[in-house]
Amino acid sequence: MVQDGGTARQNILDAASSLFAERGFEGARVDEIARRAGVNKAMLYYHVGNKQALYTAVLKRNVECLEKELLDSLGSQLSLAERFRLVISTIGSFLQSFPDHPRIMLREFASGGDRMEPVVIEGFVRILAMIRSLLEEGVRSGEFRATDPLMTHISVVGASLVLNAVQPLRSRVVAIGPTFEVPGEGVDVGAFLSDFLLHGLSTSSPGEKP
Amino acid sequence: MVQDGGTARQNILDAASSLFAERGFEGARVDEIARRAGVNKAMLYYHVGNKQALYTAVLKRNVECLEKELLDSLGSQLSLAERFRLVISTIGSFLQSFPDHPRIMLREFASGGDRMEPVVIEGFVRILAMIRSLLEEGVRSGEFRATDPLMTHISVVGASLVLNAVQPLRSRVVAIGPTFEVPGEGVDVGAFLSDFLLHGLSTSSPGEKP
DNA sequence: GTCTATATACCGATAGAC
DNA sequence: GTCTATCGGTATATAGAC
Repeated sequence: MVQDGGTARQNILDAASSLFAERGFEGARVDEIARRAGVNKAMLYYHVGNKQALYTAVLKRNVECLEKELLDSLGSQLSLAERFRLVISTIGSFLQSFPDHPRIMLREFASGGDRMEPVVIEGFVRILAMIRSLLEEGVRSGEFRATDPLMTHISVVGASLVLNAVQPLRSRVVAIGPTFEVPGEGVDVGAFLSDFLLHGLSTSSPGEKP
Repeated sequence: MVQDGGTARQNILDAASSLFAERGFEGARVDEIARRAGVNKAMLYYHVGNKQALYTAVLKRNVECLEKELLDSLGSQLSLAERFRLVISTIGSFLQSFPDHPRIMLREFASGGDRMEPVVIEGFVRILAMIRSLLEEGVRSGEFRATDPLMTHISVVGASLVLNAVQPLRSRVVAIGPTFEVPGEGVDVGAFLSDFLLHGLSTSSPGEKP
């Protein structure tokens, strides 16, 4: 049950987001979404139309939220490396505060984006373009190696998504392979990734941080 | 319809693998798996028991196959960097020749491994352990930076999976964002990843390749 | 081992009273 | 806007003849 923090529609979107993340589109049950949102099933249909429209509304909200945060990060007057760091850690923070999103997106990656309607894909593409422009700027200025842009780009996005989405699976892995214990709960995904990727992209010798 | 290349059971596993990859566990229909395998639905149940057992059989087969290939790569008498390259490209080749596998695994990552039975998780953990041992060996010998092992490790696996799984989605992204066109079809994921990751992990200056 | 026909349950969606 | 009751379709799984 959602804490009833907002309007009925917001509660429905919140409940749907978590269930789509846990079980996927086909696995999520409309009855349970309604129950968890604290509303009647008929009310859910009254507010959102149908299951697919509900799914689209969830994705649209998430993508627009991330896009807005990224625009702020990109607009800052920092060096390229600092902006890259900021963008990656913005994505990291976003994925940590919206843990449903990476899980939903990973499923979309797996299914080929079957359930993503154009309005969602467009937002996703705009986010990809932001990262891409940073990569290209780095290559032009000589700060980044000229790696295959698409592959690099997918690696950046993919590693971010997986690092965040994989948290629930980790406990099951640790239970079987104790080698994979983790020191603390709150790992700073953004900080790790920006370091790791900047190092991997850099043309300069490692060890120097601006 | 499967080309009827093997036993009924093999055909069923092949058909199930592709449908689980396309639609996920909940989205895949037993009727369609049977149809695509060219067998009757009752025959499918006769051979594999039920849907969950079928899913486990598919994953078990895939994981054991990858594990076997990796053991060969690890056993070679090469330098650490060469072995790392070999392991990553072995994973890349495997994921390209079994394109269903990364898609299925990505969904498992998203769901927290709900459908993975112990026999599958154990194989998965053994594969993780192989990569981990390479990372640790590199840190001990001073060839690799001392990054957070778990995070690095997930980045390696995650980037591999996403790079391979994302192919079907790419065309939809390209359709909307023409910036993301790709030069050719057959990208060598293994070669790209091993280069990218070795560079990212290396303590030495870039530019030198053994 | 192979098939047809069917049991059983569940899910998405709606009708219609209030 | 909110609810109960329910429809129609479809899913997994099995019974039982051959």
